[in-house]
Amino acid sequence: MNPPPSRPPGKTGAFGSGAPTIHDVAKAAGVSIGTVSKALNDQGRLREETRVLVRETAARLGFRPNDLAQALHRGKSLTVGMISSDSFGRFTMPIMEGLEGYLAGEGISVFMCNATDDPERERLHIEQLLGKRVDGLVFTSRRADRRPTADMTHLGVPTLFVYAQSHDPMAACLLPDDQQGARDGVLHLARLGRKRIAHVTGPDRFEAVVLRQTGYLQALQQSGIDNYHMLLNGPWLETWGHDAVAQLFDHGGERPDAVFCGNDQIARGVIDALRERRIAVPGDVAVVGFDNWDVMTMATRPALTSVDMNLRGMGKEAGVRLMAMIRGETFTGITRLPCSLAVRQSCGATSAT
Amino acid sequence: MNPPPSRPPGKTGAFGSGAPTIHDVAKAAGVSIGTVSKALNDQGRLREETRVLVRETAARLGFRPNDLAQALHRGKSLTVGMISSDSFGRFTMPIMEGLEGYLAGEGISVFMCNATDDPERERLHIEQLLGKRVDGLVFTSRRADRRPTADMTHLGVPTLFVYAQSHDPMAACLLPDDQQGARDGVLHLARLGRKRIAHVTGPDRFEAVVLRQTGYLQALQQSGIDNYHMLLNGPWLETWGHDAVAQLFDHGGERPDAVFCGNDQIARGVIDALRERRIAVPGDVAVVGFDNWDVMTMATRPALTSVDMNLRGMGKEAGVRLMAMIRGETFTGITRLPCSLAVRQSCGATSAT
DNA sequence: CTGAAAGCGCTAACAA
DNA sequence: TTGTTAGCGCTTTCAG
Repeated sequence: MNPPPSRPPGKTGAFGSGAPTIHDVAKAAGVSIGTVSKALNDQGRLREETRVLVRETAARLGFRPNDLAQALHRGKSLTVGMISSDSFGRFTMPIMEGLEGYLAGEGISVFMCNATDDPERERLHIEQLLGKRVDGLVFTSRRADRRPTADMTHLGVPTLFVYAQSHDPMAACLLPDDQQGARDGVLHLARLGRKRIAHVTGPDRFEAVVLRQTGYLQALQQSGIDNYHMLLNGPWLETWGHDAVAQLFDHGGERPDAVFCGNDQIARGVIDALRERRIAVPGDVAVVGFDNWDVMTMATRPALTSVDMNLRGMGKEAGVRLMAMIRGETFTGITRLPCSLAVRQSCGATSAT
Repeated sequence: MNPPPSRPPGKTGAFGSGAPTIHDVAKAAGVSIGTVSKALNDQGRLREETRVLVRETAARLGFRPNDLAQALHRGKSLTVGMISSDSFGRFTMPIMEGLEGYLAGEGISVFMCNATDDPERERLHIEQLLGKRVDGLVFTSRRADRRPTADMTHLGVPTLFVYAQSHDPMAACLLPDDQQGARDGVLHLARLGRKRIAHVTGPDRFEAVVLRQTGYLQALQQSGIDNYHMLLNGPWLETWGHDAVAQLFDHGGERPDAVFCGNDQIARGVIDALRERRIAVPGDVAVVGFDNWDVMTMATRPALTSVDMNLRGMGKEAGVRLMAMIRGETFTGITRLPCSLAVRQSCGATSAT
């Protein structure tokens, strides 16, 4: 349609391909650059005629305003940076998706950087991003635990930690409400009539693990279950699910009728191990996971009920807040966003209670 | 260390936080801005004394050159865009990691955009990125199949398709060598003495599936196996692995002694189904997967041997080529990068043949 | 060896 | 209603 925007003969434009500038449009339309600017940005009073003429000319030349120049002038780059302290993991992704999706709608682009737990790389990235005059900065890590990195809260740009924490207690921080998520998962089991609910989870040096344990205990109490509780900590692995089942079911004693798991991988191990023992899920034992990771929840038989941290929503919320911060509002401290429960067959009640 | 770079009293700087400009440095050091520029960029002849003075002053003020201004001047933004036509999936991630990691070393930042199979969103993203004057563009999709989107090869900036294809046969394109990968996987099985190797894979509307099938057949031929071949197509799911095993093992007839799978999820289903039938892996049947996805390969028992597409390496190679293209070199057509084989227990030979 | 000034592309305030 | 111009922060000649 448009002819390849080849530069009008004369001086070679700065940018490689020679994109037409506002100057070119002005010349082609036979008006001044001020007029072009007004016509294109719907400002000032202009004869409709001129406005149309300019618009058409601009379209014909394939003119696209140079955001760099605009940014330089306005002092806003319409750009933010996101730095993942860990590789782009399974948790970072949906956050990124939510963030980017929201910001794209606001005309903001996102620089994505990966620091892989290397403070030096991280420093470099920050340096680069500040050089590019990003309007805001988002830090993410794999697990929602304290970041090892030194303080970076006074970078001069609005900064937000998402699924990550800062050393600075005043830093704005978005986290899932692990405690509430766990509580809801366990309450669901209790409401279905389960009386002996075990909790098989990760290492308790993770804050998330501690919070989920607290939620688990709260739910038991809240449900009037005071004669049974069982907490097992181990690695975040399927094999740990297997081992935990061995501990729970192979040694006589009172067996649980439900297992609430710290993540979906453990839950998968638990379900597989139960099947090997011909213990019916959810008939004999109900299972609930955490993360709602489709790869796992769809693969277990039966499909896995799981707590969802709504990471995409968290990413979007991060975008909303970052924009607010850029506009001058100020956020501080930790905000926890609610988890929800994705109910499937493994807990014995697909449709409500 | 550095005092928060508060603007020297006087006019308020453009960018929110009021980062010091080269002007501020010049004033503070009592020299001209030309001198500052030279001192900071090691250009022209300058008295060592002045150079040091300027440097110190700049450091003291926390001066960081404004890349936007620099970009405007040089006509290079030191920025590239990456657009994923699908959500940020498991395949996009390592590519992104490789690309970003390499480009960060070159001082280039990467805009990450997600178009989620929505052509309109994609158009918007391209528009935005071109407005930001990215020096290059990378397109990615989830599966290495033809993109539905209309031609976008004449955008005026170097464009590269990675793990994705363009309609334009001249477009530069980086893909894994599916055929070679499959061939190597099957050859490995043959070398271990397997004679009846089945291939359980995805739907054959995927080009990758067809290529892998071709590689499979090549390997059989190359190994002198001409009395057995078995091709099964189904969805990319674990459950399909289960079903395929039922087809292969529950109906009498000649049973395979190895299964080469189209991806790791299918492989996992196969291994689980075999175990349920008390068929030993790798004793009775060897299994090889495709993707080398750690979540799967580490979770199967025994651990899964799998073909690795080296996506991170592909991302890095994309970076290398994009840089070359930006410098004026030109690439066209499809380049296929070799796959490797990650050998584990499921094929019966961990340490070499 | 250092300073002054033009210009990258755009916007906004001011003139005409 | 339209044109002119002064910057935004930086690099790069060209004078001094």
